[in-house]
Amino acid sequence: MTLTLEKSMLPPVRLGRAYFEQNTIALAQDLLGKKLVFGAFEGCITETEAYRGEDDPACHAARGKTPRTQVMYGPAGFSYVYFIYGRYFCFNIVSESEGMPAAVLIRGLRVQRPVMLHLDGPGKVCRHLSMDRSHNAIDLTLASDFYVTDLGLRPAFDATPRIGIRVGREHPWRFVVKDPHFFVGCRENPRVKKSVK
DNA sequence: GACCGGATCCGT
DNA sequence: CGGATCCGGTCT
Repeated sequence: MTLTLEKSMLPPVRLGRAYFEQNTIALAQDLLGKKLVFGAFEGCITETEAYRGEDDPACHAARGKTPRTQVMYGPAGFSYVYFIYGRYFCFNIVSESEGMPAAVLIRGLRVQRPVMLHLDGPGKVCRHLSMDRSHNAIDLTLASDFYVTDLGLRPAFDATPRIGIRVGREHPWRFVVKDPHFFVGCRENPRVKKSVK
């Protein structure tokens, strides 16, 4: 007897180096709907921003390589976690080829495990997952408990200028999943501990 | 060693 | 709309 597997029934495919090496703008769009696994947490990426190269004035690497931005110059698929405003961490995934400093900021996550909730904002994502400095410069293509998989979802999205920047406003490099049904079953604006300490 | 401003969030 | 609250980057 013949058995037909629907695409949705196939085991999720862990994304590897070649996937993250693509153009940062394309990657930021494509990461929408992908599943992020971080320890016990699992959730779909719902909002991203692209930061691309030394010519992008909003990119942390706009003034060249520094100790902080070094990971952005390395291979694609590594985490870039940085501290901001004295309180928050933000999580990025390095993109493109070695030598090209670029990354995708993960701004929104529809968490499905171990609870259902929607995290809207990069600081909230890291705060809820307890992601900090210790999770910087980790290879998401090799780590056993920190990676991204393809669920086969291709959610429609909107493009807008990036949030919280003073330069580089001309680029519509923020991407947000459009369909509100994508969030069904998730609590909005969860209350989590307010302090990063 | 000092100063400045930041890819944020929350309460007013 | 302002304050919180560190730190990286830059200048001295």
